Amino acid sequence: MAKRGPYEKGEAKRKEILEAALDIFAAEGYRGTSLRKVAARCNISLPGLMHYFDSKEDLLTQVLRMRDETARVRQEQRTEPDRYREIIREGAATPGLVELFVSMAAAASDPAHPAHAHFAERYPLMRSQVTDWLRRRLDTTPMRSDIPPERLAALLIAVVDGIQLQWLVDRSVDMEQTMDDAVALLLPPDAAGD
Amino acid sequence: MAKRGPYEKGEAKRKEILEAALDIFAAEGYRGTSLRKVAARCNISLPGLMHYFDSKEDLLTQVLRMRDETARVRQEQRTEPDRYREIIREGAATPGLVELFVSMAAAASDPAHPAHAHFAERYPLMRSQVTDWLRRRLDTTPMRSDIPPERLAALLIAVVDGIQLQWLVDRSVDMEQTMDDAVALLLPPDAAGD
DNA sequence: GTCTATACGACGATAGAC
DNA sequence: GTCTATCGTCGTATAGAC
Repeated sequence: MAKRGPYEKGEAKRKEILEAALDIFAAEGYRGTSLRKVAARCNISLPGLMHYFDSKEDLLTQVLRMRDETARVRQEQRTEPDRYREIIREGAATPGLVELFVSMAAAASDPAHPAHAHFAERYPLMRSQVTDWLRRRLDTTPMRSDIPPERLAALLIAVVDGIQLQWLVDRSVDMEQTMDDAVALLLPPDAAGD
Repeated sequence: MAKRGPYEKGEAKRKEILEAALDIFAAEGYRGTSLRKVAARCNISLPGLMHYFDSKEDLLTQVLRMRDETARVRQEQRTEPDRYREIIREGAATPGLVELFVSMAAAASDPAHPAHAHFAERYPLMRSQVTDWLRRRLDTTPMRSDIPPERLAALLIAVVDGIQLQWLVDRSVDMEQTMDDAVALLLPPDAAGD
């Protein structure tokens, strides 16, 4: 087909840059990581890197997108009940990426920011996924309140993001415990926490 | 006494800088606001500004500190029940400052960051305040779960921060509604939401 | 298409004169 | 206490080799 020869190498380099950027941001955080450092890691010049990405924020956006995608794929082949625990556990292992996520989300509040579209799509999508999960639970287990699933979904996602922010600056908080508490509040007193 | 003459003017200028910085960050957000712009607003040069603050992050830390202090004072002279609503409502009025708060919290995860100490003190303090509030409620109104107040406090603070982050990037979420839902989950079904 | 070299403007920060 | 001058680094833009 068409995509042969020269394209192959380019795509490989592009992937290499994305993974190097992920590594460096995970290790050294959002601040203090320059494009020149990422380029050097890939044995390439800065403009060489810019050939693949329009801007620094474009690179960061695509790093987050890749991250989301691999996380999503891994989630799909997992048993239902404790999805959120996995998210939390991964976050706890990579504080640099949690910081990257939070920093980008804040910066993306500007509609002109390259990552704005990404987050603007991400949250409604996440809310609808969590809503579906809650609805399915609702069929078997009665909920403890009459708050509609849509609103509970926004609430649960807020807990995940909020406890991560709290944990970033104060590692003594127990993210997993907090999420378990949040889920327990939704269920009847006798329901086992799964 | 000692604090006279030269000191007086310095303190006034210092205050002026802090308030100008608050204004500009509130209006133009964390990104795209330079110290030169703040200095210009105060009819001063950049090094003139740097005489009062060690670094940009030092300035931002003190802006947040001042913000926290004025908010704290205003909260104290307010009737008990709906404190959190006021916090949310203020946030909704000043997205630039919410963005500043979130960005700083993320950056302050680095122990070497000037704002690290501020946040590291702030969260335990907030948790103990919310814990006290929950304990006082517990005396009159029975709670809906047996989760200890300390853990519920961390959870509630996570909801506040998390829903603000979600709102930053997707203004369609209703922060006040979410907080009301969170509080409602703690109370028995018949308790009116105050 | 892939990449290097070079340069630009703006940033935060510092040194030293007044 | 405030300035001018300057530094090193950042993200970005362009010209052009292969």
